[in-house]
Order: sequence, then structure tokens, then C-alpha cells
Amino acid sequence: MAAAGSRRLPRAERERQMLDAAVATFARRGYRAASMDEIAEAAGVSKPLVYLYLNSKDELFSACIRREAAALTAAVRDAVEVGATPERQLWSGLLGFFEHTAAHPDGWAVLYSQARTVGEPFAAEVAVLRSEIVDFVAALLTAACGSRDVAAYAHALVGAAESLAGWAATAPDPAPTGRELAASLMTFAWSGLSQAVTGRVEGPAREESGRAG
Amino acid sequence: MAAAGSRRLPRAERERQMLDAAVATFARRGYRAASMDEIAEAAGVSKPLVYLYLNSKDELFSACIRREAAALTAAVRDAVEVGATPERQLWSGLLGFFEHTAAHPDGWAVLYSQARTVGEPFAAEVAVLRSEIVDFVAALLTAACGSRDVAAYAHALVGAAESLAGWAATAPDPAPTGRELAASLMTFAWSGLSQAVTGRVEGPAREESGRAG
Amino acid sequence: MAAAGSRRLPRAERERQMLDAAVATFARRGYRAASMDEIAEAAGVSKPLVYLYLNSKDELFSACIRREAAALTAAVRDAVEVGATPERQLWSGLLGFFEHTAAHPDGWAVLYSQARTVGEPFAAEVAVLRSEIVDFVAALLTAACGSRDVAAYAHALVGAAESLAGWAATAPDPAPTGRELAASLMTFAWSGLSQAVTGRVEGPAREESGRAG
Amino acid sequence: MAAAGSRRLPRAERERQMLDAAVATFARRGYRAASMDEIAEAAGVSKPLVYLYLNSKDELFSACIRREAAALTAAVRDAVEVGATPERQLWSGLLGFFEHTAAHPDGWAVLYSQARTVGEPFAAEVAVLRSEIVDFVAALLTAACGSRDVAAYAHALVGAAESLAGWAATAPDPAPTGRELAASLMTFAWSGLSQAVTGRVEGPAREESGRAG
DNA sequence: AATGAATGAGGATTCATTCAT
DNA sequence: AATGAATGAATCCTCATTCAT
Repeated sequence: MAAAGSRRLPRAERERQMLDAAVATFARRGYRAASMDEIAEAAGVSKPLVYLYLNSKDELFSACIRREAAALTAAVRDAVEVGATPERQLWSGLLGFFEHTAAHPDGWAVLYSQARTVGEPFAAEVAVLRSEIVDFVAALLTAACGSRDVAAYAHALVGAAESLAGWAATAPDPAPTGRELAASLMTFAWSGLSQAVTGRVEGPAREESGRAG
Repeated sequence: MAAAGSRRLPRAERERQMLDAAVATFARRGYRAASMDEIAEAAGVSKPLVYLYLNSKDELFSACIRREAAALTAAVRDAVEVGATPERQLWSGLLGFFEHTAAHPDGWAVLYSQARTVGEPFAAEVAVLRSEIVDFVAALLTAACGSRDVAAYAHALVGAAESLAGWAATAPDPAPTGRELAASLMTFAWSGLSQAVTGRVEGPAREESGRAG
Repeated sequence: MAAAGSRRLPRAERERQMLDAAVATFARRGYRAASMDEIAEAAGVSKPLVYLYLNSKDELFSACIRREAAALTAAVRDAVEVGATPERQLWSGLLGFFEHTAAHPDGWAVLYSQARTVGEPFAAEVAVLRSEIVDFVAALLTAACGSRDVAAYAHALVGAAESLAGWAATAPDPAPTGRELAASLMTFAWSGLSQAVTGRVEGPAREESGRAG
Repeated sequence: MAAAGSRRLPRAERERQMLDAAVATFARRGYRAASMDEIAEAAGVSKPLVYLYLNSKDELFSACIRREAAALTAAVRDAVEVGATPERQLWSGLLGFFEHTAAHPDGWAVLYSQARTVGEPFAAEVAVLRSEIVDFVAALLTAACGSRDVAAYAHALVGAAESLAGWAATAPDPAPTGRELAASLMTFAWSGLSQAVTGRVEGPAREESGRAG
């Protein structure tokens, strides 16, 4: 079960192992149900070492959140094509988002499922992350179509993305790729269902429009 | 905190009080963090009485889930205008959904935030509920526009609705009404953002179609 | 499960039902593990009624002990042939003992297994009963053979009888009858194993000797 | 009450201390009435440590049973003179039995009084032990006198021994020694009460026979 | 004669956390 | 750099017992 491996690692490495184990454990069992014993064993170290490096369960969880939030943020930021049209920026950001969440399901679970439900110090941390994303999306929407109600649309879009990420994680037999999810969501959001019937869009490959037409 | 009230109530009423207290407590603190002591006190009764009527923390939580799921289901079912166009059915269902979740934020939190993250007996219970909703929405989408990708769109729409419900619950100063939320989401989903700029669609106010052309 | 039956019985009858249920429950589960709920349900009455009639768990258990001890004592006393030879008195007493314990296994279990191990108020009650029996046996032994060591022999004999009663209760396929057990024990005790090989005794049917001779 | 002693012992030693405390507590109070608090205090440690090493009350009790059963078995096995006549084997076995039970009254109480009455996982464990002893005795009896009814005689003999062990434990002022008890029981069982009047037999002091003629 | 409603007290078990090495 | 030994403080749950009718 434990990562066994070599004794006497440098601190940075050990800390990474512990965070990996913690993220996996928190994802699977939830914050309260995960025990420090469990995490220490999963990390292949003794419990006092976990405390030596990470001080407390709260701080450990917080460190997990920060690390996973940073990773997700970085993945999306790196994916967004700066300078492109808003639509294209949105498309590329969604792609980055879906690919990262698919590649790091435990991190995503910690951020999305666990941290939000545990209550106060932590819910606030992820709320910040989420509202940054919502604001970014809102800015894109404003730039793209100047719509009123951007706030609502941005929340809707983010919620839709979260839902699709969760859906993709739970076994629809040939799991949709990040690209497919992004394409579906772009179509859904951009063109609207009323036009989706005719849409053949698989992503805004051509400049200007995610839906042709 | 305690319901004070009269001692010696008939069982059915006491049971209802207990479920109310439990839903509120689980919503605020989460399944694991909520203690039976806390719940009993919130219900204004002693802990043994909670056990006498509801047997265990698991069963109590399960009873909360079932009650809130049934209430939500009923609210949506009663709101949907049977026989109307799919679009109008979706509109009326969303309206029912947003009004119910706004009126019962604790029940919604238990279903959406807590039950899904606690793990197995419970996650499955709400997964069933959610997939029923997703399937219902998918059927409407199919009927409405025969779109490919209905599964993805249905998940996106449901996720968007969940996100808006959560957003409305967390203090945007003049909280959007259920009607506004439903209208935003209909526009978002039906017409697409690329057309939202005209902002004409506020929900299918006119008989027959919210989508028109 | 409950004895159901008619409401509103006269007190004596109800009390008997309760004691029956209590003896059965204590025998099966032990004093501590048996709950008043369980006993009340087995008796087919509500718990407050049990308290109304028998006051407390302690007193209820005590009442069980007294009733079963009295029944066993009476069975043995009635079986002993007064005025007969000591050997014959012993034989008839053993016969009464084995037949009663076989007929009332729950009562026997309460006296022998449970009451002795529960600790102080109760262990003393059965200790009295047992020592009366031991004394009675010791008197017979003294009368019969004037042996020194009667105390030890009496304890041995009583222990042997208890062991055989327990053995008979636990499924040796054709369970030995009380008569057979009494015969075995008489032979064992009276003639000694060294002579048992030739013994054909099935009980001291003929005057004078339980072993022929 | 606490073993005071030094803090921070090696696990094996602490575990032994805990078992000692548990055996004493279970013997005095019974399985159900003994609380883990009580046992931990008697062992001079905190409750969590008891759980860390012995997992649960059930497992703790089971460990007590196994340890005491093994000790008793070993004592008797080591006492039996292998290769001697059956009579002499029985004599030496009884001697070992009485000496061990006198030296370890708590262990004997746990096996004889408590474990048998607690119900299923445990009663079975000691039933196995007891039936092994009964079988061993039965084999000796068969070898010694080929008697019919060995089963009954073996049960009687074992029961008599148990009774004498219990008697010796409860304060007959000059407590009989193991040797005296074994001698009484050998006489009782081997020669029979009808011959005990001569009282010559005190155990097989002379080589070869405890029964002589 | 009988019961539905209710509770104070206690017991098993778990967990985050620290100490001594 | 790392760990075996140890615990204070909850938490779930049960039970004997009483009250009001």
C-alpha cells in the first residue's frame, strides 16, 4: 500500500509524496473521514513525520487545496491563447480545463467535491478560485457579446463545465475526450440548443465562430 | 436553538422536527462534522429520542436525503406543464427547480453539496435522483431539437442550473428571483450566447415559444 | 414474538408471563446483555408494566432466581424418597434433579450459568442454594459410609451432576435420559471406576445396592 | 490500582500487562460488566493504547481466553506423566490442573465462569478446550478399565474437578492443597464412595496403583 | 390495568496530536 | 531525517428508568 521507496529522502521530495497521498486519500474519503494514519500509511512514512512537515490536518488539507488550485489555474492559464478572440480564448481555456481535470481526477475531486463542503476555512479558499474563474469567463463573455446578464451566464457556463467534468469522470463507456467536452460545451453555450440541431461544430477550428453560420 | 415548544408531541410531529433540525445541521456542517448531540439539541429533544425514532446517524441522513429528494422531485414535477412544448416544459421545470431550491436552501445543500461527497450508500441515492433529472432533460432536448450529443447537453444544462442555484444562494445583493434565473438559463441554453446580445428572450412569456426566431 | 394473548390479565398471570419471558431471555443472552426492552417484548407487554410489577432489572433477575431455585429445590425434595437408605435417597434425588433440569433448561441456565457469574447480590443467592444441596449430599454420604472428606466428595458429586446436566443439554444425539444420567453418576460415584467395568447397574432397582454386588 | 511502573515500555511487555489487567477485571466483573476504562486503568495505561494493541473488547477477551487456555493446557500437559499407567496419568494430570487453577484463579474464572456464559464467539472457544480435556480423560478411562459409558464418566469426572477447583478457591479455611484435591477426586472416582470408608487411598503414592485393593 | 413519550448516564471506539529517542 | 509509544477529547450508540395519560 505504502509508497515504500527509499528512506531518507530530501524534504521536498517527501513533502510531495505526502501531498500526493493526502490528495488521493481526501479525494476518496473526504476531509473528515480521511485519517492521518491512513494518509501517513499511504505516503509510506510515519505519522510524526507528516506532522513535522505539515503541522496539522488542517494545514495539510489547505496545502492540498493550494497545490491543486495552483495546478488547475496554471493548466488553464497555459492553455488559453492570449490575444485570440474571446471565443477562441474560451475554447482553449475549456480544453485546458477538461484535460487537466481528466488527468488529475483526485485533485479535481478535492477542489470541487470536498473542499467546498467542508466548511469555513476551506470553502472560502476554493470560492476564491472559482470566482476568479467566473470573473475571467464573465470578462470573455462581455468582450464577445456584450450581453447583459454576464454574471448569470458565466455562472451557468462554469457550472456546466464542472458538471461535464464530473460526468466524464464517471464511466460513460468511451469516456469523452477533453476536446469533445469542450466542443459540446462551446456549441451548447455559444450557439444555443435551438441551433445545435444543425451544428456540426467540433471546436472553433476556423477563426471567428465556434458554430459556423 | 431548541424548538422549545411543547413537550410530549405525537411521534410524527417530533420526527418532522428532527428531520428539520438534521437537514439544517447537515447542510451547515456536513455529514461527518455534524454530531448527533448537535442535531438533538437543534431539534429540542434528547439524543436517545432521535435514536429511538431514526435509529442511527446513517439512517437519519438517509431519511433527510429521501425527504428532500422527494420534495424537490415533487416541486419540479408539479411545476412542469404537462402536454406543453418541450421548451415550455423545460422552462416551467427550471422555474419550479429554482423556486424550490431558493425556498429550501438547506435541503438543496444536503442533496447537492453534502450527500454527493460522503461516499457510498448516500452518493448513490442522489446519483439516482440526478440521473433521473438528467434523463428527463435529455428527453426534452431530444424532443425539442433532436440534437446529437443530448447526453452532454443535458449534463451541461443540469450543471448550469445547479451552479445558478448555488450562486443565487450566496448573496448577490439583490438575489435573482427564480424567474430571472430560469430566464437566464433558458436564454443561455436555448438561444446561445452568440444571440444573447439582443437580450430579447426573457423566458417563454408568450405562449408557445421562448425561442421563436 | 410476543405472547400476544389477551389484554387485561390478572396480575398474577401477567407476572408469570413476565418471569417466563425474563428467564428465557436471561438464559439466552445473560444478565447484562438482556435488555428490559427485549424482555418486555418477549412477555408481550409494555416496559412500564414490567417496572410496575417488578420494579427494576435487579429485582426481576432476583425474582427469576428465586422462582427457579424454588422450583428446582421442590423438584428434588419431592423426588427424594424419605426414609429410604442414603444410597436410595441419593439416587432418587439425582433422578429428580436430572429430570427437572432437562425439563427446564432455561431455569437451569439462569441458576447455573448466569446467576453465578454476574457478581454480588446474585452469586450469593445461588451460592446459598448450592451449598444447601452440597450439605444435603454430604449428610447422605456421611450416613452412608461415614467417609472422611465428605465435603470434598459432596462437592465432587454435585459438580459431576452439574456437568452431566449441562452435557445432556447440549445435543449428544440421543440425549441421555435423566434415568441414565442418574445411573451413570451413581455407578461412578458409588462403585468407582475401577469396578465399573463389570457393573451392569441401571439404577438401584434392588434394595441395598446401586451397583449390585 | 495502576501498575504505576515506568512509562514507555516495549510493546510486548505492555501487552502482557494489559492482558493481566483484563483477565483480572473480566474475572471479577464478567465480560459485559467490565468496562474498557476499568481495564485500562487497571493496566496503568490510557484506553486508546489498549485499543491500539488489542483492537476491541471482543478481541481483548478472546486474547485473554486464548492465553489462559494455552496456559492451562500447557500446565496439564506438562504435569501428565507420559508412558505411565492411565491411572497415574490421570492422577498427575489432576494434580497439574488443581495446582494451576489454584495458582491462577482469575484465569480459571475467565475460562470456567465467564467465557462459557457470554455467548457465541467465546463459548465455542472454551467448549473446544473443554471437550479436548473430556476426550483426553475418556481415553484414559477406556485404557484403564474399558468401561462402557466412558463419555458420561468423563463428563462427570471433569465436572467434579471443576467443582473442586471452584470450591478450593472460595475460602474453606485451610484451603485444600492441589494434592489433597487430586487425592480426593482419585479416590472418589477410582475406588468409589462405597469403598472410601476405609480412606486408605490418598493418591497413587506407591508406584503403579492409586487404587490398590 | 396499561402504554406512548422521553431522558440521564455510561460504554465502546476513533482520532488528531505529542513525546522521547 | 525519522519513528515507536502514548493520550485527551470527542462521537456514536444503548440502556435502565420515569412521566403523563
